[in-house]
Amino acid sequence: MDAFKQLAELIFPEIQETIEDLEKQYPPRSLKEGAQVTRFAPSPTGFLHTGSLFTAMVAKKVAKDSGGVLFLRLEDTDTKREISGSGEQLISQLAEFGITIDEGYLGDRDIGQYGPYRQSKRAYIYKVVIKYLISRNLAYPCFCSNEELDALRKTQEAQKVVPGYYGKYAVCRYLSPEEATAKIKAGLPYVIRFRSAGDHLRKTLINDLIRGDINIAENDIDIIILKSDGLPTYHFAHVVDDHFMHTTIITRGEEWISSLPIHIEIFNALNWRAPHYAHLPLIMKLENGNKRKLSKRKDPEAAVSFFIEDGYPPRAVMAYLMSIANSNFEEWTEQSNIYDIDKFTFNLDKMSLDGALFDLDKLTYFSKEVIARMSANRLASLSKKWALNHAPELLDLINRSNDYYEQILNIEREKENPRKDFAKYGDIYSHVRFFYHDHYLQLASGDLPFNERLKPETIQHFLTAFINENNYGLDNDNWFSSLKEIAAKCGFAASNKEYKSNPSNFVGHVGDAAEILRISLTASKNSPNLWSILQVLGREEADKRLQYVIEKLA
RNA sequence: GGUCCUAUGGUCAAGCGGCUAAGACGCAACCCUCUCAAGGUUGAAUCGCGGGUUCGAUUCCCGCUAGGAUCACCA
Repeated sequence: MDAFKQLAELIFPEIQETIEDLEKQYPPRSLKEGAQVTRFAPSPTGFLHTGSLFTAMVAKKVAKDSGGVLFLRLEDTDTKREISGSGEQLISQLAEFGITIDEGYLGDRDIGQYGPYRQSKRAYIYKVVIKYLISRNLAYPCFCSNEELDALRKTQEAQKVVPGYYGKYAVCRYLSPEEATAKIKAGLPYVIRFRSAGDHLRKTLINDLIRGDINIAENDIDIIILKSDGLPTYHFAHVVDDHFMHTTIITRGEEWISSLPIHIEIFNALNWRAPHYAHLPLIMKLENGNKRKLSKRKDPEAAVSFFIEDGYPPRAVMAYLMSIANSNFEEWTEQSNIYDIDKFTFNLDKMSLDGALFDLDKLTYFSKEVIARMSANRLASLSKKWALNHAPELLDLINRSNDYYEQILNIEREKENPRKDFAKYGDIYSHVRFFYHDHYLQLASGDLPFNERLKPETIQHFLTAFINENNYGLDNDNWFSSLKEIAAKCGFAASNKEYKSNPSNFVGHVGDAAEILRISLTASKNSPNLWSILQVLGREEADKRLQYVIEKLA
């Protein structure tokens, strides 16, 4: 046995399997021609990030549209940053946005033939590959301490050379197998590094599905592939996993482009065919006039929980994200009149190459459209579900009567151009609470915003007349005509024009009368049309309110 | 700083050698109107700069500039 094999044996005595064994265990997938295998590979380090949702959406569309599969792999090799429970949370948040996974880590279990799907459970697989690399002198143990590495970086910076563990600076790569063996036997801690054969002066062309050919220098850094805790680093784990899991297209953020040479080099060293890569543009945020990557720490909208908490319908969020991914999506929604991304044909070629600024106005627009198109019944049930966890004050109102709540939501809804009051479920409460008597009293307890031009007696007089003469049986148009008549009897001009031509003849105009009614009924100057409100409130409640105002003004 | 990516209105963008340079969001005005939310009409606003190539460049090439990403025993 040669020295490298002995070294490999010394380091991994427990590993008996070979790469060939693994190949047999994870045979190629049988999928139809053109079907793509993609993956979503988050780290369990917190809430789902908006950028991750974007990436997941693209991965899903690429897989689904081609009749392939999307699987989820949990990249939990960084035990220090791991937040327990966040893996499950990721899955459930993904599901809220309509991204369901058909293979891989599903929170409480794994599904699929290519697992385990948690990297922490794949240690033996990585070790099989690393054992092979060491035995071929393609990887080696490194005994440098953090202090030594820091010192190296400092001298490199001082000398203005490219920092990193490479070439002559990679001292442990020159250790003979015997020297390494001796250090290991002496109990020195170590990591395993990949022995790079690259030259950073040599450029290679790498094809990216979105960007085309990218011209990058080869990697020459001896990166760490196995940390001292026995788990691999991302670069290595990704290569091994996507090989054995037979991923065909890797969709990930563009921040990975710079480490692409590393990944390609590892694939090549193992004689494996690299998958295709699609590096997605990042979602950005404007701060002080500069764009920057959306940051989970600084930007509330960076975590998808923001949308969930405020009550943006998931469909609207996905529609917005899709409009960033494929700009023709917007055009498609106008024709199809739906905002369902599952029915849209996504195209990687149409991706923009530049990072898009997150635009809350645009999300608001999509969200209003989506909510306006829901039936009152659906909106009622979705918003109730949301209120259950996020808005106790709204839930209280809904629970008094689902029917009543639904009636309110139905105002000016079933028509060609429905109202668009709500961009999110969180907007509902303030728009509907005046419909509830106790809330109305609260709202009306202060000064009512009547036009100062109108005398209190005029208001009382009109309200009294209205109570006596209003006809609840009329339809909207006829009702308003009758309102005009009532107003006219009380000295209001029938039209604004008429009023303007001779103001001293009138106490006000119909608009004023309508405003009196509106304020008295809703405690606000703005509301949906009066007739609808009266229909929902009913005569008894309406009269109570008007009476309340009459007395209040007395 | 090295390397890579990117560059059309405030934002998202269409455009792929010849166009009055689409469209959407936002903004403004007007119309409609019982207010609001809508809806309708109109409008302001864009090819980063400098060189080439070409009869002709937003479009192709080269510089520059700007912005972004990345340079960990993090992913």
